[in-house]
Amino acid sequence: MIDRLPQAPHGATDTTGASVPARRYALVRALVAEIPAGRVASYGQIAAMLPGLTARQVGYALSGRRDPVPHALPWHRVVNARGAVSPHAGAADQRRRLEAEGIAFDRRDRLDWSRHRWAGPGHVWFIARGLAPDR
DNA sequence: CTGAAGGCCATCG
DNA sequence: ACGATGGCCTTCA
Repeated sequence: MIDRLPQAPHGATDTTGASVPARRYALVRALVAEIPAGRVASYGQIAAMLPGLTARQVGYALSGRRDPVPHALPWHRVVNARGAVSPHAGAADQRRRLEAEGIAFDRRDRLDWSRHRWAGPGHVWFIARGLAPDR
């Protein structure tokens, strides 16, 4: 069955009316920071919640960064659309962390979206960030 | 299943 | 300060 992306503030713009320019990576991190332990989101899901972002960019946003405080950001709670940990330098660590949070992977290395998918923050989060759900 | 395209910007020297 | 560099996806054929 596979998941559906949560309905996001589709087509959101910031409160000034302009489409959100280049604070995007920061927004990605801020959003990812909201994911609670035991829940996961896909790159595409995160992207769908922010205006003008693509899944790949979300991956970019979570990569180039050098963590002053390692793992201060729960980046490990973002996986690919298949529900699997994408191959990258910290993949093994990522999977280990997810399993430590009670997330299991099947034989095809995929987790169960129906059990762990994060629904996203409430719209208040977006408002607080200067983002407005479509209207 | 394989492959190819799309096309950003924070970080670092 | 500035240019080069790197890098965790998704969808469609």
